[in-house]
Amino acid sequence: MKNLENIIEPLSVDCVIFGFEEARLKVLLIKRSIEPEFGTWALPGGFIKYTENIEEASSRILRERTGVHNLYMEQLGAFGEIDRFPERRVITIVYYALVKPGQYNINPGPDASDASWFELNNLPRLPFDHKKILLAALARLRSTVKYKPIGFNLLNDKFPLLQLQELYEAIYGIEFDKPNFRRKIMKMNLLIPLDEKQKGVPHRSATLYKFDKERYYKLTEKGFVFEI
Amino acid sequence: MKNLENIIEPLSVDCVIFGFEEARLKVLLIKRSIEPEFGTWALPGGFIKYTENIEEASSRILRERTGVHNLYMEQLGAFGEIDRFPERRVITIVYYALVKPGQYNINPGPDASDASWFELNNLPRLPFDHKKILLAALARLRSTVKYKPIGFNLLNDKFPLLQLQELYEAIYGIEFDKPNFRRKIMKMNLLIPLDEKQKGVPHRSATLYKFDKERYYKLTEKGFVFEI
DNA sequence: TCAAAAGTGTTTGCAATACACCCATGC
DNA sequence: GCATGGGTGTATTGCAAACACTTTTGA
Repeated sequence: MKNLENIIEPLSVDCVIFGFEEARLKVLLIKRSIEPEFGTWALPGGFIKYTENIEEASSRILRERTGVHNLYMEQLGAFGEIDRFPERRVITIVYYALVKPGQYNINPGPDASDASWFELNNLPRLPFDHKKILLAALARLRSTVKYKPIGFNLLNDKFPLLQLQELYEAIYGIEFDKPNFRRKIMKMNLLIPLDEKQKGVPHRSATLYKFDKERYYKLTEKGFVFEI
Repeated sequence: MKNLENIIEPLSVDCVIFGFEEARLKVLLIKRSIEPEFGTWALPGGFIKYTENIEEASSRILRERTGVHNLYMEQLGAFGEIDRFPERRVITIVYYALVKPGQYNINPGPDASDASWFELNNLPRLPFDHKKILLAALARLRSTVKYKPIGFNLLNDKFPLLQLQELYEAIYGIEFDKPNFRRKIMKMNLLIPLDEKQKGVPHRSATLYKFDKERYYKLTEKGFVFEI
């Protein structure tokens, strides 16, 4: 087993982390602190250890590089063009993750010199095939969010309805009619209205809601299909 | 580079091949001709060479193991539980493929002793995590077929409408109303009626149709969304 | 009292559903 | 002539879209 340490590692993990701030969908990038592409903004990534699952590797790397933990994460797939990485062949397995606004206070780990949110229409140059990966993750997010209630992982636990609407508007890039959106969502019976109201807003304060996970799982078993 | 040959290969590719025969959705399995699990029915798979892309590896393995080539193929994702393969850690990248009835005449390659179609509710015991992989591929097929016209890759180029309906019924496991299904499909304007009719059937022969790829791509650019 | 967002009501038209029905053909 | 699937017609219902409207609150 000693020899294993000499093996040139051909497998990495990269993460596309989405966040929702100021009514915009954003991506978290880190400034690379290792070669190649030292100093470039890139997707957080790293190599898989022989003793961990891919999911574990992905969580670990996210934690080490950005300080974020305990978030929603899903595999996007493997990217393996022969020349995607310079010098040697590295296949990468990509995960995309969703973080809530409060969940992340910029706090890069020791392996990254800096981390920052970027708007999707204002991305820096990305190294390797990271742009392609990022766009694939975005496409996956868009198609998944339509029929699975994963969008709630981008909002705080308590949120007003308009924020949910703005989230979907940001992801799809289109606008919804407020009354109709409201009715559509409420008819699903997946939101629990709280006794709490919005605070500190310069207008009538909205009721806060909470996503009802248990009810969603029960309904799903009965054939219910979430769709926005 | 000589040393590369001594590296214990940690990366494999497996394929889930779907077919549609006798109005049933089926999976193509091969009888393994190598250890471990010699002689067991399993998903066709193999190791990736250092000089090929993952897609290329997948196509090559399919061709070598089953004789099928030039089919619709899409990546499902990577499976990497530490103990999914005995003795050593092998991460596998899985593709699912769709073949047309005429495209495959059972003709296993040199590395497989036998290949055969299996119905989904009558599967043999599968080795490793192949059952889990197969079910994941099935779930992916079901969710993808809903909003992308990939189902046509399971039918001959020319097909009667009822066959298309039976395909969707087999995939979803539900029945559709014939007139309504017909109208829904026809309204999309994606099928070209041919001058040809069904032959050798003991009843009125149906018009054959052909999927209009070009029109689909054009419509897609304009925001059209296929949905069944 | 005004701006801004919360929240309700109502009309309209299209599309999914359900089902009745006639047509063509081989046996 | 009957079984089998091919193919059409139509009433009903529900829901999405569009938009007019009232309510509440902070500045």
